[in-house]
Amino acid sequence: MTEMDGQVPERFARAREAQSVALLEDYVEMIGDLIAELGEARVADIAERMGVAQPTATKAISRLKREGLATARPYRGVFLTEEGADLADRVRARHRTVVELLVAVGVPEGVAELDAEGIEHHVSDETLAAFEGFLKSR
Amino acid sequence: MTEMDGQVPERFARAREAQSVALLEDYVEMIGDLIAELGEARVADIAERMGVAQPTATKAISRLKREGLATARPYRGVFLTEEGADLADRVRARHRTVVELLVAVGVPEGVAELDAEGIEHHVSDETLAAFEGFLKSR
DNA sequence: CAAGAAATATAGCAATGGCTATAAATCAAC
DNA sequence: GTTGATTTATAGCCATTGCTATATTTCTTG
Ligand SMILES: [Mn+2]
Ligand SMILES: [Mn+2]
Ligand SMILES: [Mn+2]
Ligand SMILES: [Mn+2]
Repeated sequence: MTEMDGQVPERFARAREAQSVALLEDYVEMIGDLIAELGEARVADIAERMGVAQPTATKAISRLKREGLATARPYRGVFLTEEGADLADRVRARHRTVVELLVAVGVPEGVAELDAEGIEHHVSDETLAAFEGFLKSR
Repeated sequence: MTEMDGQVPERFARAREAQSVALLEDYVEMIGDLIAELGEARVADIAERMGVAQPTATKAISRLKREGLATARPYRGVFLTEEGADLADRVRARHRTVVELLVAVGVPEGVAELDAEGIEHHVSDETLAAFEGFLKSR
């Protein structure tokens, strides 16, 4: 038991908080991808790409709306707010950086893609900056 | 839309699965720490270190018991099964490797400690092996 | 060994994120 | 423009993980 043990609970709390935001980040990034690829994001496509049932996607979209990240008209597609689109861009860039960092330290491409989907949500701005610095300085 | 888009849902599913195991891993590692430090793991200490209310810890311990990772006699301490102790050891080693890897690529020590708490649960065996290889070959 | 204090368990609530079944709306095809 | 197919919304279920309030058990102290 060292003298900085009081920091441990905050560390766990931070990880829990990141976890609660992770789902929002993945949906927003993915909805942005759909709009870029198909011109629109339909509930069915969101559910399929997310690997969940359609009502599960609908419920998640409700949360995105409530948090000001998306809008949706019933029976029409889903759209990102400016805040949602900004978040999507940051999340997408971070995702790519995490994959690149993993590959750079020797993780096989496919494995890097898999692990990055979870890892990305726990990479802070400072860590992201360090990753970018490392990638540049090789 | 590339031709491997069908892999995306499985990627998200994997991240969800890792998330559901994360809490078990953190509790088991932490209970192992308490036993090593104090000779026993009391519910109050588990709750305090986890940063949650005492009934929340009790409920988590119920899940550990149900999954065969821990045992507990009412009003007495919590103990790890052999399986639980093995998991704790693996999780602790992985945690340390993740912190070392982060520091090795330039993440400040304190930030590495914080981010590792969440990242660790999404680091697969292959990625862990790559991290170890990278750390050795510097 | 009897209180009172401390620790633990239990009850019950809320939010989240899954699911299936089904109602309602939209779209397509005739 | 009806009708049948498709898509979306809604209802209602369950498990998980938080919480507070309170009952119960154990520990400590006089
Ligand atoms: Mn992700
Ligand atoms: Mn991602
Ligand atoms: Mn952790
Ligand atoms: Mn850990």
